[in-house]
Amino acid sequence: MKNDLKSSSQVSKALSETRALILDGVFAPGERMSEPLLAERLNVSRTPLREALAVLVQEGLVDRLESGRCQVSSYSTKDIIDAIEVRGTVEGLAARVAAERGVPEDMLVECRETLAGLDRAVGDGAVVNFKRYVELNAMFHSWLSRAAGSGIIEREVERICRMPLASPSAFLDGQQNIAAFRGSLVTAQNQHRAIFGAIENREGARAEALCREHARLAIQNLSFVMTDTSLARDSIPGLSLVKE
Amino acid sequence: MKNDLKSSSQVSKALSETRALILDGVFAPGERMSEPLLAERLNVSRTPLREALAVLVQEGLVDRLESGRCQVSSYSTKDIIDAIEVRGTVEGLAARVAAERGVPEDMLVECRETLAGLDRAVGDGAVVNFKRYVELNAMFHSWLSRAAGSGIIEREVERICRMPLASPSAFLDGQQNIAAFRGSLVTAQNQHRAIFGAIENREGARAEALCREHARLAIQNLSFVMTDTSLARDSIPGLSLVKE
DNA sequence: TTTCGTTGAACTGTATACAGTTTGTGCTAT
DNA sequence: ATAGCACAAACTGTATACAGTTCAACGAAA
Repeated sequence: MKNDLKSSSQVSKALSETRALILDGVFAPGERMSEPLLAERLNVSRTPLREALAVLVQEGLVDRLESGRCQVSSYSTKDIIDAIEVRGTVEGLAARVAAERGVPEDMLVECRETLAGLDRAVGDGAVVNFKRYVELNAMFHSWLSRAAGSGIIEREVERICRMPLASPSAFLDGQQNIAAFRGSLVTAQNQHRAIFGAIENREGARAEALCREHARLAIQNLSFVMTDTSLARDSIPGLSLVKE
Repeated sequence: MKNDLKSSSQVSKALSETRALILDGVFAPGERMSEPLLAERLNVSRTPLREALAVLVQEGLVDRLESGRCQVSSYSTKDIIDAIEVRGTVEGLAARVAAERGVPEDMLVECRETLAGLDRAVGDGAVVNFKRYVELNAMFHSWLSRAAGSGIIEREVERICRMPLASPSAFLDGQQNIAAFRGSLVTAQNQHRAIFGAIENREGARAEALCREHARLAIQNLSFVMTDTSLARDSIPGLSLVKE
């Protein structure tokens, strides 16, 4: 993300640590947050903490009450579905524009390498190098956001990905033991290749449609996670924010 | 906007006044902003001003340099085109979802009234009630963002509309004397009716396509404004941020 | 004349103090 | 027992002070 503050500052410390507390479910949705208490907990004064909280409000992890107090946000499953749908739509725009305007050769090369790596990580679907897959998947989606050659589009993709559970990596971590998940990786990687092929061949409408369908795979995974109670739900960051 | 702070606070004062200074071109793009100087100018202390500046950074009106200083953002014409394209895309998503999920009868009634008012404001295209048109146009687009029944989609539409010149009203104010503009209002209002009809008839794909095309009318107006040098350019808020 | 280094002014990041407001608790009156 | 009130603790919004950093202007050396 481009707008990062210096990572050494108290603001970024307060930001990342508070974000982690929320995403890991240490703070429950709806819980009020006291600035003095949280500041003391993080060894930070109120000034940078307040700045961090303002960012978290923008990100949608924190709600601001009329009184000025902050409380941890709460989302419905439908909210998450909508957020993923938005992501698919904006990624689709990125893909279409990339196809229509064309992508420089060196960027195409870069993506081909990522795709080859993803192929190796997926294998035949039985054995999967999960950690590597997660890493390369993030690289592919980052490439996609840049492929349109538009700083504005890139920024909007990145922004929506910061919504809890909307990012392309949201359901990957900690799910390596579920057979259904491993299977979905094969499908996902086929879609990656198809999206790239469409962009390469300047097929804008196809690239866009594929991106949307690709995002719907994430919606499927969400439904799976929400219905299967046997899952270690706290292994997925942000899932604790979902009520209903 | 939902996340407004109490409008009596120093933060919102600093926010709206600084935003106005930038949009009205008092500060030129690229100009550095000194917190102490600006704070004194606005009769506000640095604390609320810094909070306001952080919001403006999020909105994209202000850039933060490595050193921490703030400078007024600068956009290319292409950036604005992309931002409008993003708006059209997300509004298109809203329209499609509204069509697919259906819209409650009372919301349909509400929109029919807005459309009837727009008809009256446009007339036959020769004489136009501009002020009323601007008002009702904003109402139509606000309705559209809510029609999907999704708080997430609504929020994303509103967010992108805050980008300078990306909002549906950006090119309306102060252009009542240009004949070409008056003509485009007839087209725009036809599109409004078509979008509503598609949503009413549950034609999702059509509603989406129409929204995108509707946004492209704004892109046309942007090109017009950028090429026609005889225009009073400072009558359009935010246009001063566009370089190239 | 140009480049580099130095120095001081100005700025940002942070902590903290204080005023006004909200909030929760316990007590009183019904 | 319940509703309402009053009070005290806690919290937010804001101003301000201070330390460390950046920046710009000026002067010296090449």
